[in-house]
Amino acid sequence: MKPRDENKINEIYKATLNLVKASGLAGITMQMVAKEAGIATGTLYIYFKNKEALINALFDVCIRSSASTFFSNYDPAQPFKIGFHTIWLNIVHRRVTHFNESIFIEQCFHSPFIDEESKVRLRKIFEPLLHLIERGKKEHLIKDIDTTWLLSLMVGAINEIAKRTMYYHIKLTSEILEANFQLCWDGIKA
Amino acid sequence: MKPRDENKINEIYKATLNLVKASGLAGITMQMVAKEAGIATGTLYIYFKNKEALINALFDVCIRSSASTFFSNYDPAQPFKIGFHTIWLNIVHRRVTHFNESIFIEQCFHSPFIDEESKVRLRKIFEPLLHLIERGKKEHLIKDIDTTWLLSLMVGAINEIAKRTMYYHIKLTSEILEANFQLCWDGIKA
Amino acid sequence: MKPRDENKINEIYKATLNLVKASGLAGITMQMVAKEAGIATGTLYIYFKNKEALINALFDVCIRSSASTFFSNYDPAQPFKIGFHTIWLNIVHRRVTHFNESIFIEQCFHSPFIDEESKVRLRKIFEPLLHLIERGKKEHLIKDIDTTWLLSLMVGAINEIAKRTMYYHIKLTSEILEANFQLCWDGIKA
Amino acid sequence: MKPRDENKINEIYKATLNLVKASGLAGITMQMVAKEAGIATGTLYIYFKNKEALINALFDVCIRSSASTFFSNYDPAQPFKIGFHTIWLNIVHRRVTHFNESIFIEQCFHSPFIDEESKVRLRKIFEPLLHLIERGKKEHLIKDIDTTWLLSLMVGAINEIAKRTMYYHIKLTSEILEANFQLCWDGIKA
DNA sequence: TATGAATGAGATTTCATTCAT
DNA sequence: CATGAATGAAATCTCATTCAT
Repeated sequence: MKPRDENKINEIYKATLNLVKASGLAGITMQMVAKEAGIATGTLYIYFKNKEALINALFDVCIRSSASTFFSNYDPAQPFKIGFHTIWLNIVHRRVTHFNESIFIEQCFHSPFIDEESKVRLRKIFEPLLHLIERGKKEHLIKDIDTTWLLSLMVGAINEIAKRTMYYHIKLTSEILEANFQLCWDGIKA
Repeated sequence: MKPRDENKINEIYKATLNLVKASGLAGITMQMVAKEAGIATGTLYIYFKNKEALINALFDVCIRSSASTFFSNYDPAQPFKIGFHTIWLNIVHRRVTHFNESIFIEQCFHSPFIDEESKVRLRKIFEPLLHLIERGKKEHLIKDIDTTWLLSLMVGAINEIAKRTMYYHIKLTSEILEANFQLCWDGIKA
Repeated sequence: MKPRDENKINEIYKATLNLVKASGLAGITMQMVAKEAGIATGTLYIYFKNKEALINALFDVCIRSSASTFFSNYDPAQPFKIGFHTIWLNIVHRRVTHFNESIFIEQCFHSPFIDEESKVRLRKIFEPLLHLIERGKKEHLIKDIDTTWLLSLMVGAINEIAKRTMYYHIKLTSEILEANFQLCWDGIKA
Repeated sequence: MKPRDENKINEIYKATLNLVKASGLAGITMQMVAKEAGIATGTLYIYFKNKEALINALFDVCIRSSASTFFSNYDPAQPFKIGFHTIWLNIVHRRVTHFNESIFIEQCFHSPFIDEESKVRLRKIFEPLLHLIERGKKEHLIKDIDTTWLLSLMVGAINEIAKRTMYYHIKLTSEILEANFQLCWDGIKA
């Protein structure tokens, strides 16, 4: 008996992300995914019931692993700005090193595959950041406006930074990173 | 192959945008577009050579009409901040009132339909803004860092503002708008 | 506009019946049906949502048209034996002239396509015959045993007569028919 | 390619018959058969070259074991009616206790799996009954019409009796059996 | 020009069969 | 022998495009 290769699932995920980056959700077929993953088309269906299941499972994995990196090294006990800086850097780093994933999530958000529930789950992963921002407001370190707009500035800018970094093949030095963080910080600080 | 009935073409565009918002580029078929536009499938092909041509033409139209609104009421002769504020507001307004269009452009960017040339054209529409920002840097009004990052903050935040506004059905009052502008301005100002 | 060809549905039905007779429900594919009907595979799906829908619709049609012929020229006002003879002949005639149909119904009965409801509907078409037999029992013309067994003899024998007629290419003369009716009649008569 | 484990082969046969009864020849897959038989898919191919071989082998087994039961306790030396009654009962009994088998044979008869030769073999198993009926005709005990029609009445009715018994979950008492035999006998007797 | 039925290539999915363990 | 994952050919089904009306 050949044991069910758990690693194969990762190959499939990787293949899907690559292909979606290259030509969007609209541009992938199960054959392409299989070929890119180095397996037969039928094998795909051993691991995923159908295309929708594959996309959904991958979406879930992306959310989960994103979430875990966003808050790595983040300690709520630290001063606000330290924590905020850590998370800011983590998200930028994730977006850039997993650019595929970012594109995939963005594409999924307007697709026939992802249900409302998954979208809600995506929003939930930012909750610790939300709490941190609330704290920052309480400590009068950042502006007292609705958190959603503070997040808009932060997350929106990060997404755009990642895109430009990737599209224009920019090397993100720590100077650039810090300059960008400064932009964000100056925007939100009280 | 592209006759007069300009009105019908607009119906087709509108239908496409609606459907792409609802289920993404991956989720639309020519039949769906025709039905949504209230015409027969065959009629679609009187106005557009094929699906790719429709998507590309619409992409072009979106870019063009976006561009025209982005800089309406903008007068390069005015003081920097006035001009910047005008454009900022214009873009936010466009993104929110033409949310469909934003989603469509975003989806197209990673799709098998849009060629490199069109992507370049999309970037070009921001050129007047680019020049303005360069001017702002010269006038020492805004930070002296690479323009791309200043744009990241502005454009990224605006995109996110629009999404949150639409997803959470927020009514954008002028207070909210000004607060958001302030965030952006504080971020980029020298 | 090309109007939806109602006749095409009949071609599809005919093709399906022919193929099922030749190689059973297990032996048909949608491609085969399309080819036999002289249309493209995709066209099949204009008229029927999927394979199951085609089989079910055809099953229904078979039941309905069978039922209508079984009782043609049957007048409940006539003497029992006349009526019984009419129906007997009608069923034999139908089974032989529409042998495809008989095979199809038989195959469908044990298939993944037909639901319980349709099976019940099939049984219902014999109801007028059931009533006639009840009457025969009341008139003491036929044996007073459960109607189901009287029907078994009649219907079972007819099915077998049709099969043998078709398999052995027998020409059913009126002598043969009457001899067979006599067998049945002698069996059930009081 | 057909080793000893006779017991496993029987499990496979049993599984196939059960599944065919439940959803017809059109509804079974090798995976389903394996699962139902409690073995792995690959194991199926140790015992049978392929699907066709399995179906054919089972068809053969069904024919053989049917044949052996049809004439058990039948002694050609006995009076005609005794012999006929014995065989009639045997067939009814077999059809009811091995209903799966009956369905399977019926389904196979119109399928891409069974060749003409096997069909002939199926017909051959009734030969002793055929001879008995010829004898009955010579002894002027039954009607002098073509044997095929006398068989039609007998076999057709039996098939139908079995179906109704199984579909309606009827308990076949000896009264019911004898009543049914009487129907058949009255039909064919001279 | 407008229609929508028809087409058939191609996408999704299934499944008989093979094969590595 | 036994397993069940892997395969890929073939089945089901979809959809961009054409065409008869």
